[in-house]
Amino acid sequence: MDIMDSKSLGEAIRMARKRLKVTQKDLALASGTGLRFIIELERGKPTCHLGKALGILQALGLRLKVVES
Amino acid sequence: MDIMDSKSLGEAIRMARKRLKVTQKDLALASGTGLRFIIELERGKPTCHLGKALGILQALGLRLKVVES
DNA sequence: CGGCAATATTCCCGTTCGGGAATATGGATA
DNA sequence: TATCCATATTCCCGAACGGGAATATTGCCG
Repeated sequence: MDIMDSKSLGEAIRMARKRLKVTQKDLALASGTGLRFIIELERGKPTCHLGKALGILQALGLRLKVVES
Repeated sequence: MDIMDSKSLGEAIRMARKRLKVTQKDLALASGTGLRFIIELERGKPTCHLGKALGILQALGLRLKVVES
């Protein structure tokens, strides 16, 4: 899936989470963040902290690749 | 290039910028951010805002893909 | 439809992001 | 060595992030 903005990243994260049948609460616990951050990240809030977002991807067993547009 | 954390994303961004022979100042102007943000992003500051970082990637003609780890 | 689980919103609050300017530092070149 | 350009650091300050709790809303299933 292509990530062009925070909305699409949030969607990808939500999809992955649901695929793994994990609740937002569990994901927060597993990744050492708060529930509030997960909710906002999944809804595409552009001011979420980059490092935290990348940490969530790791917790979901995902990573990002940079490609030319 | 794989992105696992903010450091590797910063590196990727710096590499792309240099490949395009663009200064940090020019990139800031081109993407509507401040110089300070570019410097911090390239140095891997994990608390940079996600949306701004994704905007810089766009300005560099890049995008991200989500892949399984 | 009622009940329950999941998600979203709101609140309080301490910490800090980032714009932009000024200045310090580093690297390359003549 | 001096100069110049690029990057990094520091400063001020208003806006806001995010933890965690409480509460409201939504969706699903029996």
